[in-house]
Amino acid sequence: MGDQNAPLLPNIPEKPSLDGLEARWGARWEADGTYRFDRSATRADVFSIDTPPPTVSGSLHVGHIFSYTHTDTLARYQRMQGKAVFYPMGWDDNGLPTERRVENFYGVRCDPTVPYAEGYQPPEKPAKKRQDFEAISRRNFVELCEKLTETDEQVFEDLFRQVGLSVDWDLTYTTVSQRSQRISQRAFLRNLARGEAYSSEAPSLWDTTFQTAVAQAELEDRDRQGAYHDLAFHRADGEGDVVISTTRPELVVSCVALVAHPDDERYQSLFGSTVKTPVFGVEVPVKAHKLAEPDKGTGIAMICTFGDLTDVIWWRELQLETRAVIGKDGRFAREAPEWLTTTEAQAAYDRFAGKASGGAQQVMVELMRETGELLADPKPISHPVKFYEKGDKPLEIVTTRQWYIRNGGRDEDLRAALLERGTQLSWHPDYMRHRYDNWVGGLNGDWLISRQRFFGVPIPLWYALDADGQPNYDAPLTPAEADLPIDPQSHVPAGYSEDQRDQPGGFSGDPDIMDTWATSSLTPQIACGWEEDADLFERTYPMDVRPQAHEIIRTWLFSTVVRSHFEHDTVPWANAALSGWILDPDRKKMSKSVGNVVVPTDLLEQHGSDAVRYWAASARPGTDTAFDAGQMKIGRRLAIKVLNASKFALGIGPVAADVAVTEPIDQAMITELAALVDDATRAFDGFDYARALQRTEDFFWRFCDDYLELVKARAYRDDTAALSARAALRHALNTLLRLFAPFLPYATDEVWSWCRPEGGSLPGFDAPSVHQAAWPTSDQLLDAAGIATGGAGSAGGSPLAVASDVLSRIRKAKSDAKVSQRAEVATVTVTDSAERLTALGLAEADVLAAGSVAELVKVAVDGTDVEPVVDVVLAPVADSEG
RNA sequence: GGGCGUAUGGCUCAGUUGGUUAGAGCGCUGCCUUCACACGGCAGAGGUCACAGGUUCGAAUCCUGUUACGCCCA
Repeated sequence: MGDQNAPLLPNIPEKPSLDGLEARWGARWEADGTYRFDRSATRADVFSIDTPPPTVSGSLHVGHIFSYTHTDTLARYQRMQGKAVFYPMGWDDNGLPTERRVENFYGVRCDPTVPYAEGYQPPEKPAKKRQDFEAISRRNFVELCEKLTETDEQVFEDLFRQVGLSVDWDLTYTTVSQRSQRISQRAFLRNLARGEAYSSEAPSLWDTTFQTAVAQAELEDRDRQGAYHDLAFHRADGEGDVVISTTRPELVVSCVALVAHPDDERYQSLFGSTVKTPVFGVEVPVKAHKLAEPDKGTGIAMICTFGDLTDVIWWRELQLETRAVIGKDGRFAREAPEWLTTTEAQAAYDRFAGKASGGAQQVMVELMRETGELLADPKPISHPVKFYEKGDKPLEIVTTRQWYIRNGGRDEDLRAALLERGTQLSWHPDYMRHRYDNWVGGLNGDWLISRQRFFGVPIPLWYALDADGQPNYDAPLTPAEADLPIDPQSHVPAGYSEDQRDQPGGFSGDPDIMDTWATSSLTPQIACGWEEDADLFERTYPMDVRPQAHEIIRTWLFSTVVRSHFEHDTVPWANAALSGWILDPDRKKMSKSVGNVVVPTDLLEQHGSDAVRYWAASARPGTDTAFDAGQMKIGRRLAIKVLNASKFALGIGPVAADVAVTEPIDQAMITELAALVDDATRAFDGFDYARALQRTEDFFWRFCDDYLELVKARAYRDDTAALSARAALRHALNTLLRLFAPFLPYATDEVWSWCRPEGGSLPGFDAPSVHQAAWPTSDQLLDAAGIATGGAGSAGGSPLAVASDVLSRIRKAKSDAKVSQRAEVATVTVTDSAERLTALGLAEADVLAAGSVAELVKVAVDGTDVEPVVDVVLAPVADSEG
């Protein structure tokens, strides 16, 4: 083919393979800066992604690959659309999960009273039991946290690179870095200055294991065995007993009232009177409140401070006394409380003083059996109990001072404003917006952000101490923003000196840290450089999309909206893209405790990254998906097919850039492809990567099975018809590679590189990488192929469709006859409408060649509702074996 | 109890605003070692689209109700 001015393609391997593509192209993309963010782009030309920072202290699982691949396909699409994609990765190394991992990994625990040890080395062999862990200082503990997260982060980065995420690794951030701490503290101080953050001493849900308060968003109901105990309270007027049923008889000592529904006939006469508690004989009032449930137990309940959240409501609304006895360690106070005035009551209390609630309950039951005030054997029930989602013991309610950020839970105007923010977001899929609405609508308190833990962002405040050493919580001492980040335990507020720390007339640092969500709710501000890099912030914020899992709409998504609402008076992003979960093949949620977790690195090794990506990208947005290795095999087959079909299409022979696609069947293929481009583009614009993939794949298989087979023989020839086929093949290949690039980044870039030999490139392959090529458009495709827009579609069916149909029937005839597909056919008789026969005629030579057919007979029939009939007569076989 | 979602051949799922005989892959069966591909190709069997009503010339698709499963919340 000496007349063709196209380069030879020496890089096409004899036997194309997926093996090793990840390492080769991963290194190449890194070296070439293929995914580097172009900071010179203006906001309109930027697509910015608020990537979820994974908790690096957790283990890798397939869910990581799954949802991050979804985002990556969107990023690659937007990049090909010409956007400067701002795609940072973050690591969430902040907070309790890291603490737990460090404790277990090294066998240590943090004790703030222990002094710092220079050059501390953790135990060689970590202790197995928590109580045997070595106690170390806060500073040593934080150092171990930083050390371990660093290695954990490397493991995650390696995985994400292997998956082929097109993140710009130069933009990586961590949530506990000095910069993140500065941003987090700055945002908090601004909330404080505007009155959006406040501290309050109030009953709070408390986890006794972790010794910290927890927020509403971290609660979890779990069914636990319990028992109803029927207890006798005694009317103060001596007119008999009042029976209540309770699952927590040990709280009788904390009882401050009884309560029944105001309409409950049975207790009308009791309202306003008093009763005496069993065992302790403490006199408490009987109250009416609509939250009392007449159907539950005896319809009258005891109010304790505090057994559950309803007790808190009653306590507040009925203005009851506080008689708290359970401490932060979950144990009953060692000293008998002062409201037990009789020696009998104090003696009874001493029998369970210092016990946890389980033990105390046993003692209380014994006590009441002795006095006869337990009226029946306890009746076992199963009931929901509130737990911290990471905890193992039921939550207690303890009165403590805590910091809150307003979130609409106690303010209807703010709630309405935040609901309005939800409507300003585009949700993908759209129905996910209900979860946001439900959660915001159901909030019953502000957001508790302080945590009594060690590793995290400190609350950046001090409190002045009065002459008695009592802190003034109403006017906290704040640092200057320029001094952030600060640690109030080591830094000193302006106007004080270190020797005044914790001294009367001096100051005291807030001992708490902020909840992880209080920092990760600021990922847009952290990633975009709020108040750190005004130029970057200008170009990237508000961001284009927040991708995340649907179960943290209530936490991460919502809290991010709250912060952005306060700080910037806007939603933090235009779109929220929700991914589903990975389920195991039995459709159960994968979890480590069940032992059904699949290690992602093994998967990538076994199937190849493109194959695993294919599986992930096949799942529709928001849909939970069963883990399916079979789907990965299909993906692998597809990627290999891309390599092989490309090798074939490119190997047939060269064709000049300006050769038009002239043969009707070639034009029909290009026209169909142009429609696919439009379809895939629409799908991607709607964040529906799965549809784009499915449509592209569907076209590609038909392209290989039918079109390639049909034009094969002609394309090998050396005439204008051959050039039409070659031009069509090159356009199709070029377009299909770009359509597949977001899904199969390795295979497609491998093929793309074949088209760019030393010293030149095939027409249409100018971009150095397919990932820097422009997303195709139907107009450009048709124009490049020399096809008039809208002109190639004919009402009678396209030549490609009719020819494919006939070819398929020829195959079936051969298959039925159990002969090779290469077997010769004497005659094919097609009986069909004149219109379709005309279309077939335009592809007749290709059909004859592809089917090894000697003669094609066309029989036209009249009418519009014609059923095509294809008769195939095989040629006699010379060397008959039966 | 409230909200949301799902229900299509043995399995995993498509089905774009309702339109003629409901599609794909896996698995299964048969054939083909055809010069891009055996990590392959071709073909075949297999479904009353959860159930009951309704709207419509026409419903997997729209409406109502029921059932089952899942998730979120109370």
